[in-house]
Order: sequence, then C-alpha cells, then structure tokens
Amino acid sequence: MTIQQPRTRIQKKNRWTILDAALDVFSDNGFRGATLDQIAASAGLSKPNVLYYFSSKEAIYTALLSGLLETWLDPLRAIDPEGDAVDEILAYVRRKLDMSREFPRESRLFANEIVQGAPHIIDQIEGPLKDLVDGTCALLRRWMNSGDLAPFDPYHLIFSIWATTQHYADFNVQVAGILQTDQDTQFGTAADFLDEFYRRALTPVSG
Amino acid sequence: MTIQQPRTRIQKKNRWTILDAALDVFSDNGFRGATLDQIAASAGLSKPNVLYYFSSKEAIYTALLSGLLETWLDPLRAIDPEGDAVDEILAYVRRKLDMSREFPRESRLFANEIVQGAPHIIDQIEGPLKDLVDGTCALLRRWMNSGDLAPFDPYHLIFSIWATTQHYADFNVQVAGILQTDQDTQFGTAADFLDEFYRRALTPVSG
Amino acid sequence: MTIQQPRTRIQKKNRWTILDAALDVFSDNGFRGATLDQIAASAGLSKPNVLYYFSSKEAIYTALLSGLLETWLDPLRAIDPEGDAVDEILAYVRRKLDMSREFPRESRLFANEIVQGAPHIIDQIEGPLKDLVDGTCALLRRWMNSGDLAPFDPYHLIFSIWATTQHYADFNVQVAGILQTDQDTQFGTAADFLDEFYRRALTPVSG
Amino acid sequence: MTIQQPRTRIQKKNRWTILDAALDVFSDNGFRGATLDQIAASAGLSKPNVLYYFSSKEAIYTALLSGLLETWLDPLRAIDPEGDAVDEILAYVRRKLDMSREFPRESRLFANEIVQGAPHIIDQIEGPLKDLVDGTCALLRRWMNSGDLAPFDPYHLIFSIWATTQHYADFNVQVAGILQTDQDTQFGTAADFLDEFYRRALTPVSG
DNA sequence: GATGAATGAGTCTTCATTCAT
DNA sequence: CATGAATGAAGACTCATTCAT
Repeated sequence: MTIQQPRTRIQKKNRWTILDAALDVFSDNGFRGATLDQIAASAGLSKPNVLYYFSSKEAIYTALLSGLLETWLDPLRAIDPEGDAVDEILAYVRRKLDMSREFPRESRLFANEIVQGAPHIIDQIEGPLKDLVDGTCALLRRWMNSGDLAPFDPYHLIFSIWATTQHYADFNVQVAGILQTDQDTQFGTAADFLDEFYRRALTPVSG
Repeated sequence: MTIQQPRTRIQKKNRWTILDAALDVFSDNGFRGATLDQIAASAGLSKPNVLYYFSSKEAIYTALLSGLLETWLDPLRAIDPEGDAVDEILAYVRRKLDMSREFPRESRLFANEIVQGAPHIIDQIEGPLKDLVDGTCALLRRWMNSGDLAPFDPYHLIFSIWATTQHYADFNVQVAGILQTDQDTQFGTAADFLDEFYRRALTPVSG
Repeated sequence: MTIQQPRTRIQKKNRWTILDAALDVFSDNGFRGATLDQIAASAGLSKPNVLYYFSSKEAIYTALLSGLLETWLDPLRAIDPEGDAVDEILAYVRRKLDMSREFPRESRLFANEIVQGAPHIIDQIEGPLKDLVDGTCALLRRWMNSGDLAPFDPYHLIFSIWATTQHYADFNVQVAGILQTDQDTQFGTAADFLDEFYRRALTPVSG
Repeated sequence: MTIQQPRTRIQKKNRWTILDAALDVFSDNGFRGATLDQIAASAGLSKPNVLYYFSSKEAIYTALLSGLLETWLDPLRAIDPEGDAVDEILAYVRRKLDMSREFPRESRLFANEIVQGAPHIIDQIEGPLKDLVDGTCALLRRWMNSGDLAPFDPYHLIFSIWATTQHYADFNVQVAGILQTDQDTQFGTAADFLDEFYRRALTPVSG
C-alpha cells in the first residue's frame, strides 16, 4: 500500500529525501543504470521503505521528471513581453545558463531521458511544453516583425538557446576535459561568450 | 577464445553486423539499458555467437565508440586554414548538422556516454580531442586577430557549434514534438537558421 | 546488499545451514566443480537467498576455509611440552586420526584446495601455519636432544603424521575399495597400526 | 567420427601431445576446473581437432587416468619376493618418493580424482589395484611371519607408504610453504627421513 | 512506519560439443 | 586432418519487488 499524498511531516521529509537521492543516482546512471539499492543507500533508508513511499522504481523516476519539468520551464515564462526584446532574450540565456550551473543533475536527468526517446515525458513535451514554446515564439515573431529583434525562425532560436546553455551541464565532462579549468571559470567565460554572441546575432540592424 | 583481428570475409561481415545492431541498441538504451539479447536478436545471431566475435558487452561498446570517434571529428579537421574564415566555419556548421541528420544513432551514442560521465572515452577526450580542438582554436584566434572573424572565445564558439548541431540528433524527440514536422523540414529549417545565425554573429564589422 | 555480520537468530541459522551444505558440495566436487544450485538445494534455500547471506560463491568457500583452519590446527596446539614425548605424539596422531573420522568433509575440502595449489589459503599456510609448525618443531627437537624421542627431522615427522592420518579421510574410497570393510573397522585397524608404528619408530633406544 | 586406434605417426604424436597437455591442465585444475580451450591451447591444436582424437573431454581424462594407473603401480610390482624384506620395502619407499618428484602432475591427477570419490576409476581400484595390493600384502605377511619384518597390518603399512610419499607431490605447496626451501632440498631431506623412519619401524627386533 | 528475509525473472558469460567446409 | 563458425545448456550474479512481522 503505497502512500499517494504525503500527509505527515515525516512523510514529506522522506519523500523529499528519496527524490533528492534518486536525482543523484538517476542523473549519474540513467534510468536502467540506477538501482533501488543505490537510491535507498543514498537516501539512508531501507529498500522496502523506499517502496513504501513510491510504488516502484519507475514511480520515483516519473515523480522526479514531472516535478522538475515545471521548474525547468520557469525561465521561459519569465520573459517579459513588455521588456526590451534583446535584453529579455539575453536575460533568458543567462537564466538558463545559471540553471545549468546550479542544477546540473536535473539537466542531465532530462538529457538522459530525451536522448533515449523521452518515453516517460513525451506527452508533456507534445502538450504543455509545446504550448508554452508556441506562445513564446509568437511573442518573438512579434518582436521580429516590429524590428526589435533580428529576424530568425523563433523555434530554432529557442532550440539554440537550450542547446548552448544546457551543453555546459550535460556535456560537462567534455567541456572540462578540453578547457582544463575549474567550474567557475568555465561558466564565467561561457556567460561572457553567450552574452556577446547572442547580442551580435539578435540585435537588429539599425536604420 | 574471442576473435581478435577479423581475418575472413564472414568475420568482417559479422563483426560489422554486430556493431551496426549494437549501435541501434546502445544509442536507444545506453550502455546499461542495452542487453546482449537485444543486440543478438537485432543482428540475427545467437548470443554466444555475438560473444564469439566480441569478448564482452563492454568490448562491443568500446569498439563502437573508438571506431566512431575518428569519423566524428573529421569535420573539424576539414576546416581549411587557407579558406575564408566565415565561410569555413559556416561550412563546418553545415557538415556537423549533416552528420546529425545522417548519423543520429552515433550522435546519441556519444551523448549518452558523455552525459553519464564519459567513463569509456574520458582519455580520448582529454588527449586527442583536446589536442585537435586546441589546434583549431589557435587557427580561429589568428582569424580573429587578423579581422577575418568577429572576436569570441574560440573554445566556447566550438562548443556552441557542437551543441546547436548535435541537438537535432540528440534531442530529436523534443524537436519533433514541438515542431510537429517531418525530419526533412526540421533539418532544412535548422540549416537555414544556423547559417544565418552564425553568419550574423561571426561576420566582422567592416572597418 | 549482502549480510556482513550475522545479527539475528535466523541469520545465524541460515549462514550455518549454508556453510554446512557448502561443505558437502565443495568437499565432493572441489571449488570449480561445485555449483550454487547444488549448495542452495542442499541448504533448502533459493539461490538468490544464498547470495543474500554470502556475496558470492567464492565468499562461501573462503568463509568455510578460514573458519575451519583454526579447528584444523587445534590438535597440534594441544601437544603438551610438559608431557612424555612419545605419549604426546602418539596422542597427537590419535587426535588427527579422530578428526579424519569425524570430519572427513573438512579434510577433503583442504585436500582439494591444497592439491590445486592452495590459491585461497596460501597466505595462511606461509604465515600462521608455518609459525605454529616452527614452534612445534622446536619442541620436538628439544625432546630429541634430551633423548626423549628418537632423532628425526621434525618437519618431516609432522608431515608424515598429517599424511598418514588424513589419508583415511582424503583417500577414503581407495582405502575402502581395497579393505572392503566398514568405516569403523577401517579406522579401528588404522588406529592400531599407527599407534604401534609410531611407537616403534619414535621410542628412543634405551641405554 | 573420433578415431579409436591411432594408426599413423602423426596420429600417435597428436594423441600424445594432447594427453601431455591435458595432464598439465587437469592436474592443476581438476576435471571440472579444466577446459578444452586450455588443453587445446596448451597442445597447440584447435579445439575441434582435439575432439577429433578424443570423443569428449571426459574421454581425454579417462584415457589419461587408465594409461597412468599402470605406470603408477609399477613400483609395487617391482618388490622382489626373493630379496631382503626391509631392503625391499625401503627401496619401494624410495621409488615411490622418486615418482612423486618426477611425476608430480600424475600424482596430483590421481589425488584429485580420488579425493572427489574416484568416479572414473573406482572399478580399477576395486579390481586390479585391490588384487595387486592383496598379493603384496600376502608377501608382507609371509615376511612378518618368518621374522624378516616387524609385524604390522600390511594393508595399513602400504597405505602409510602411499600417504607419506605422495604427500610431497600432492601437498607440495604446503610443504614448500612451511619448509621454505627448494624442491631438491625438500625431497632430499624427505628421502633421508623416510629411509630412517621406515628402517626403524620395520626392522624386526633381533632375537 | 519500518525492515529483515526471500525470490522470479533476468543478464552476462562460459563451455563442451557440433556443423560445415 | 584440420579449423572457423555456431550454439544449447548451464552457471554466477543482479535487481525490482513482495512477504511477514
């Protein structure tokens, strides 16, 4: 009998502990590579106790993914239609890069999931995510039409932002292996580059 | 008593068949998620027969990875130091995107490997790959210094190209889920976007 | 997640059951010849359950060997330096023969291990066992020097006792095949023989 | 189609090569622990070719055992009923010890087989071997009755000789681990010990 | 709420043996 | 005579999940 809604304080705490441990394990090993033993050990709980809070390994994984997707899209929602176009996008790039630095496990969890065909969240991608992106692209298009933004395919522009910012979390070993610098320097120089890069590309030609 | 070097025609054929099947399975499921059963079935061979050609599951995986890394870096080597800076880089972007379209399984294989910490190829990353990138970055810097290319951190420029082009292979389900178009259109519009995007960003301001 | 130290009653019982079953199977078939299936069946447990108590087949084997080595050497430690030399040795021979009769499986387990090069206990042989034997040989030499014992190489004397007594456990099928008598008679006549034999050989010439 | 009787020179040679290789492998690893791959590799032949000469792994093992049993008992047959009792037995002890030094693999092969219940040669033990031993024991008894040999149970006397001499081959790692000397010294001191030991025990008290 | 105990279904790997040439 | 190729059967070990307390 797995619990559905956490009621007591201890239940909330344990569910959170498990999800945090699972995030560690799943992001490092992927879904198949992760084991309940690892998660239980990392959470400091017994295996059956973990399954008392979540009905199955897959349930933990799914709970993690859907719980995270919301947070993951927040930066996109934060784009202000009333703001300056280029500034808003540069701020978005910045926020996405910050998330890669602060939540690399979450980023890699999604990367793993999507690279392997997104079996657990394909619905959310084709539903809520698509809707959100469609909305943002409409805004971008308006900005482009009004001359506030250089004209591009807005969808691919968003893809490029996702790709370039998440790259620093998902492919971090490669970045680190080539740059041979510490994390702070990596993200610092990346921020400078992306800022300058998108500014040049997006600023409309005046006149 | 596993085969070491393919000698006969049938050995070459079967090794190739296995590697091709393994590419399917590994790119879809990652190393841990893939099973020898799947690979054997996909190759149309019995499981022990697969192990007659490769000593272990990991041996297949390693053979795939190292065999591919070479091919994977060819586009980078093809940049011509004597050519026009912007044109050369745009051609490189184009070649990378072509590879994502033509070899998405290979791209996802690497993505899987690197997202999970690159345990099997970290050496090649920190060795040959770093050397190659270092060389290319030196060239980029010369182009920037001579005014043929807008000035950027060359390493991050290369990372951005990898990220934006491989994105269409590695995160294809997401791209497809949002764009809701067929592959050809996805890659066609992506090519246009990336061409225009990098052209704007990289073309130096004329004096 | 294998048990490390037995805590509960059921753990102690099951560990003991497994070790006893393993003793049967290993002594009859050697390490390689034994299978976890046999051990599990003989212990009345499922194979995974056996591995719940011991991390591997080898762990069972090692636990058996090291747990036994102590017991195996007890008779040697029981030799009393203050006692009569010949009587003490004859008593030792007797105890060793008794052990062969009462613990033939243990004897064959060691025999199997040592005949195949003692890969698992070579360290204990060259360490604790050698030290113990060295000590006993010093005692034997004192007895020989004081004229209480016929002079022999003490090491080879001990080897001969090991060989002649363990022979009745290790080569029991051969002994039984040739004598064609029951176990009790075999060991009874063996005891008489060894007693008389060692008495004649070891009693110093008077005068 | 396995060959039954070797006809050509090459057949004889290959059969002998296989048996020699098998002796290496079986004596080191026991029947179950040995693999056809090891035997084939050690013989420098392909695995199917090995099975061309012997129908199965077991056939090789059986051929080895029965081919060796003859040789193994030669020293016993060489006891001369017309010779001096004590001298003859001391010579037998000596010959047996020599065999342990010169043919340790053969000795360990038998030891392995018998410790594990002699499943392949129990018939020969209860037949030819028992007959031969019975005969020798009758001779020993005559010598004892005539006062040429101290009176003992002749069967156990023979067992003791087998045990003490084969010990240096079968338990060689143990002997070497305790003595910490080279092979030559081990066997040299053993020969001295056994000679003196059996002389004292067997020489009848002169009337 | 929690956990020690137990297991069915895999999953990789080994190996004696057979097939085809 | 000889061997490259292939496999069925077994064997060690893993793991998500269930049971019993």
